[in-house]
Amino acid sequence: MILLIGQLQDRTRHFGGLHRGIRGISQRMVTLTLRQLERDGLLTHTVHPNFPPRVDYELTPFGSTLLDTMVALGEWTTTHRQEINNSRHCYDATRSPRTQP
Amino acid sequence: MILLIGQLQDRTRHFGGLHRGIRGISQRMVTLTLRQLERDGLLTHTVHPNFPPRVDYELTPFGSTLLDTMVALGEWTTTHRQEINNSRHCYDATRSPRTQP
DNA sequence: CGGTATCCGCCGGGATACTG
DNA sequence: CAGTATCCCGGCGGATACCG
Repeated sequence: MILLIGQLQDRTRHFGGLHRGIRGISQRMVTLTLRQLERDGLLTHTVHPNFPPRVDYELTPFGSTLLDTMVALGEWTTTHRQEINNSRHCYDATRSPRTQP
Repeated sequence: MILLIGQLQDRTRHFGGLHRGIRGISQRMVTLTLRQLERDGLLTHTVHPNFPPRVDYELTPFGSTLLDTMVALGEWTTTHRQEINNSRHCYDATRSPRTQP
């Protein structure tokens, strides 16, 4: 969800692009999450009745008020992921090996 | 979890205080979440072997790097909760009534 | 007080198949 | 392409009981 908002931060996007933009997520979850965000009034969902069907998703002004925070959050995780992983390995190393009596 | 970090933003806290500070959460979840945050290196878990047992939880410097973002996130949700609820009612009102043929 | 252990119901979310 | 509809399983998290 953070990722979805991240993908919409600057421009309007189509469904396929959003789906492809996030690794390891099912189509179902993309739809579901988009619906929730739409319900919360964070983004708009515009259907173009042409063919092939094109659907645009865009952040509302209200949605944009979350952008700064979400982007910051996303950046924090990417910058510190390694540090967190280290900490986890460390933590696990001191506790799990106590499996032997 | 956001709430837990929020509670630790300025000062060291004890288990009971943290538990009482969050409505509708089980003791188990508090412990579990604290363990995860500790594992990630975001906070420290100090046991004082006195009686009655007192256990201190405090954010690490690393944990503090998340503070700004998390606080911002918390503030955003509290400030906009009402607006979101409105949007939801609106959204639901236009769709659910279509239960009748 | 500050946990750990166990049981268990619920639903988040993937896989798959089908519509417009 | 952009969904909706089902099936189904893993694990999140509450309730409860017991330890140091």
